[in-house]
Amino acid sequence: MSGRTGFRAAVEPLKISAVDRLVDEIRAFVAEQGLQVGDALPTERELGERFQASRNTVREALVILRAYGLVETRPKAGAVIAGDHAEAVRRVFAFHNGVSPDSFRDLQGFRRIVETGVGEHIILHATGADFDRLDAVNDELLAADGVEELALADYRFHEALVALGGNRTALATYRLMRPVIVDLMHVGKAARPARAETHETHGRIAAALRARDRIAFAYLLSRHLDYGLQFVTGSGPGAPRGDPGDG
Amino acid sequence: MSGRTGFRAAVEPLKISAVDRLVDEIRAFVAEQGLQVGDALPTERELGERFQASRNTVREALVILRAYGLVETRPKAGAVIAGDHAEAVRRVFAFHNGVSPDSFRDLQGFRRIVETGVGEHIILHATGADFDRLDAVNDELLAADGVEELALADYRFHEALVALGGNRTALATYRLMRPVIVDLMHVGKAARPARAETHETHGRIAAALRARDRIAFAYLLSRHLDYGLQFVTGSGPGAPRGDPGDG
DNA sequence: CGTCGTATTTGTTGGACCAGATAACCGTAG
DNA sequence: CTACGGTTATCTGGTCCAACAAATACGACG
Repeated sequence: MSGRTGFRAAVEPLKISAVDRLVDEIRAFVAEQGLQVGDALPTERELGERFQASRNTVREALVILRAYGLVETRPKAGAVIAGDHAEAVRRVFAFHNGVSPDSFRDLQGFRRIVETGVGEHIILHATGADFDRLDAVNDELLAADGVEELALADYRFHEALVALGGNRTALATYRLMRPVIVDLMHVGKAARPARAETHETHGRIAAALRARDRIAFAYLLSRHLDYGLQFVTGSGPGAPRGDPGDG
Repeated sequence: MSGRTGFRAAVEPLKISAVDRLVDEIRAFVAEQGLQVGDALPTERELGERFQASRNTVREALVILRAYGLVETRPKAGAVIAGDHAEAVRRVFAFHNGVSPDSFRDLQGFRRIVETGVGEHIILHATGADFDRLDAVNDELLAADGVEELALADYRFHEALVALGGNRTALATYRLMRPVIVDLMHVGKAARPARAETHETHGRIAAALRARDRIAFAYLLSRHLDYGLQFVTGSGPGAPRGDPGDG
């Protein structure tokens, strides 16, 4: 592992900073020592001595490692290997919470792709217990109070749907987008709570899956996802920061 | 914007470190000053003076900001606001490059979901010029030399396919997984180059799209994605580091 | 077994120096 | 006088050092 270590653009000449070097070395150290989740790293001074770097440099490297979710640090306890890497990715993703209005349609389109895609798997493989659980998650929506909780409950149903799909990558991706999805739902819910309505639509979607009716499922899901469009279309011009498709 | 700032788990008591405080303050500063991509931040010393923090603390905060892709720093040039947030997410994603063998099927399943999903859009909306470009990308595969280039060219065809889908989120997600996808392709190519074979299969997939034949497209794509399975199945026991589904 | 000190470790600060780049300055040629 | 090339001053990030504060793990001790 750790074949590609160069994070800097390939064009940049060999100008590896001491911090970046330390990041790689500490990573290699963790790997070759076979450190598992929960194991502790050497102290900062010790790392500095081992890799011939100042404690400040070690600290900056540890800051990066922490930002990347490899380690967690607590005073005195030191740095320990952390699990839950997805959380780090999600944090970075959530960090840029710019939900431009025009991206709503885009995101919903992606959700349609993923959810209809996993729907195929659900129709083929899900059991009755799975559907019961899906209904149970949906029912939690009725107990949700306030816009925030409502949006979260709404999201949870869809996440449960994706989870039933049995594809970890799809689920991870969906979770990755949670902040953005919830944010968008937040807008919709604020405009029109519609708790009972959402609950019923979810129920019909689940019922279509239970009936193995993929046509109805796709239709209901699409309509459900498009529903919120009325609250955002025409709300404003394009996004101010359209990312210029990177190279 | 910047409503939710708490990245730390909600359970953790209010124990904000000076560095984290600085991260938030600098972010707020960028927002309220309306700094755009390319604009420069104040110098480290100036930031330290403005926010009452040591330069070392400022540096640690800037390291985090850099890890999160908000800024880029170059010696002397200082820190400038960076675009291309997706790059930061991708970096973090690539950082944990644990490509466990058993995840191959999972990833391919996700790719199938995304690529068949965008295929629907392509069939409905793509023009002849779009298909020509897709073929052109595919032809680049013939010029690829070596396993590395081959894997990359293979990836590029699929990325071009997703790009034709017209969904930025799907494309961004696909790019996010590029390192993992290319890594897996790398394994496959090393076992069996099959350049001409891959090129022909891609060509048939593109032809199916051009003919608006969604059945053929789905079939060819599925078979293409499943193709590499023979090289990894039974190659070894489960992944050494299966992430324990985060909460 | 519980309590308390103490030593160790991280968190934070201030300062120092270096390498590199930019800007200001100056002398000279036209 | 102006334009240009070279030199110097200065500024900035990168790295390091020393020190103190705060938190806590660990062992001594009652």
